[in-house]
Amino acid sequence: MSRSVTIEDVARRAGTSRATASRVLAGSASVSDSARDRVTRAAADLGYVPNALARALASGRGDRIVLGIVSPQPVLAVDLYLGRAVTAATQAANAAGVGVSVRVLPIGAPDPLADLATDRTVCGVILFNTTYALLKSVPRALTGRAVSIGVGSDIVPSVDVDNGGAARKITDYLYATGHREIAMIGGPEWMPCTARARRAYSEVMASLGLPARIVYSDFSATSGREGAARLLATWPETDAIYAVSDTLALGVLSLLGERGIDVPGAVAVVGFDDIPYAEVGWPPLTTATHPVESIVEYAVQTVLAGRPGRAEDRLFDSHLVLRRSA
Amino acid sequence: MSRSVTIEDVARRAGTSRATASRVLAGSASVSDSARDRVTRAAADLGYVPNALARALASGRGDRIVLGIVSPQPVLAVDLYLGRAVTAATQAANAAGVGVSVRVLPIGAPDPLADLATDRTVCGVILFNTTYALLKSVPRALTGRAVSIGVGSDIVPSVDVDNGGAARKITDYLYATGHREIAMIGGPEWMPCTARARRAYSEVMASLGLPARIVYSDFSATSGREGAARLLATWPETDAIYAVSDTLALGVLSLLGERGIDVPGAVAVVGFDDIPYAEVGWPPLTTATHPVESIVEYAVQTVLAGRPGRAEDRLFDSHLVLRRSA
DNA sequence: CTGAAAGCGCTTACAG
DNA sequence: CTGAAAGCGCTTACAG
Repeated sequence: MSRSVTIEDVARRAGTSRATASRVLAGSASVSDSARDRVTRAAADLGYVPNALARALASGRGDRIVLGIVSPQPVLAVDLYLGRAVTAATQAANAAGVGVSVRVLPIGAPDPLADLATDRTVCGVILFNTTYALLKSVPRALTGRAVSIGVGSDIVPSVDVDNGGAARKITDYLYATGHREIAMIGGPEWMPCTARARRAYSEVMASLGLPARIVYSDFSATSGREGAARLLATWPETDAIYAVSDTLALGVLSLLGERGIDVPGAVAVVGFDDIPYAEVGWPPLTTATHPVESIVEYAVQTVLAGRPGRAEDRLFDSHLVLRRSA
Repeated sequence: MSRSVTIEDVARRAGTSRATASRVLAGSASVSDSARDRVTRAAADLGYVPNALARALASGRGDRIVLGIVSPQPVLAVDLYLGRAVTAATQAANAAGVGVSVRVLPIGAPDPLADLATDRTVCGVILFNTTYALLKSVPRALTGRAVSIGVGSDIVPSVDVDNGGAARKITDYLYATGHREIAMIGGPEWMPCTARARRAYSEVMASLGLPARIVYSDFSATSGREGAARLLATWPETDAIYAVSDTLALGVLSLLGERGIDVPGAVAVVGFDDIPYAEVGWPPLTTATHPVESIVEYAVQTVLAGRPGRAEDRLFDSHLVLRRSA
């Protein structure tokens, strides 16, 4: 196994010290044009690839981002969203030369992020589906290197899809297409970011002089089925069901299909996320987009930039995708 | 930011040298019971957590597993399988203290794994959806630290679900339930591991004196729709469609639903993977299981064990899940 | 702008 | 079984 080429080799060939080579290769400080040229060329000639491990150890910057996921155990397997998010985060981080490590946190775990304050191997943390309790456990030392895909705190900025706006658009659309008995499957009650969607829906309904009808669920399609059943049992007059995720909506479709209820004729159905399966469900699901990759990539950049202070909150637009279920 | 506790602190408190502390903490070599006790206790008292970075750099063992995925660009977003596999690999690796890094390889990329031979930051590599060409590009130096979820080579062992066996069970089942015009949507032609399913299906059909009817596809549900359309156009008498993935099968269901074709009455449909959406499709999809997590976890262990020489091939069982589509 | 030197936190021959 | 020492491949004050 041939030895790999180190910065030492590059420096020697460039006729500089290791320090200077490091400066140009890491893009820091100022170096003379001549030195920069020689080092750059030497690195290219040698096919030099920096050892990320050594770099992370020496600089103390760490080499991985912790992905903190609040979640009842099996959620990763049950909804496309988190798998998609983890995959996107992994790719964005890897592209920047750092890794990720996933930490699944049961709801209510005591102080599950405390160790991060002193862990020199981590660049920062990205929270998914977070709760206010988890947010409190983020060490102050991580300010500027922690972001939440979901609700934020005074230390942790929130980077998320504008699901409140999406809820508004969806409710408006259902009203505009003649529905008056619009019910909602609202996701887990413990998940604060779904509360934005529930609030927006309730506000629109109130302004329309219509009653808000919400039922809670988890993330699974099965839970969507159950939610739809509860909705129909409680309010048989329901003529539209809006579920906060496509996975839930697919469950709704499944129940209505089983009962022979016409969609969208008798009951219109709308989801949220625009997952690939939405397009081929039967009938194809009307939904709203969720730019997971953009959001996660932005979060990774923010963490890696590591600016002092809390970054600003950022909301990404969602837009309706009209198909046949509504 | 309080300094984190290092092995130096542990050694001092235990009254041993750093070397001895390292030996007990890393579980290597032999140490006296007394030393072991003192070090263990000191580590516990101090809440010592090894710095994985330093460990990886010093030992030369690397701290990440490369996940090499052969794939036309957007596949990660289109099928649940790879997201599930990447997530599972990330978790299994993290649990062992190493990270992962994802490398998406376009089909036909020239020697895309060559750099791994000298990269001291990687423990090993796991290949997904591999081709024979990619397999050839695995450096010999990685023998024992490379495994393929899919077909293998003389250097790389194959760890996979027994999709040939599954194809046999599925075809048998369709025959046993009275179908004679059984067609298949066979997945991508360039993907050798799907060939096992196609071959098994063909063999069963031949032994039954029935014609094999195969159409190729990619991974997407949309492609499943198209495949079903082609099948019905070519062989209108088709009374059963077996697709090599649930995602494809969901596309088939979508097309049949749109055309008002009764499932399973007129055409039975079977998929493969048993993804969560299979259960709530309409009608719920008959399929066969794919123990992705077990497979990936086994692969990670194998890579991390890093035994000299090529490990043995390993096939994981798949079993039928009967629902309503067949 | 540049170099010599110390240091990041561990592991591992090498002696004993 | 154990310790002193060198080393993994970088970065970064500190002087100059």
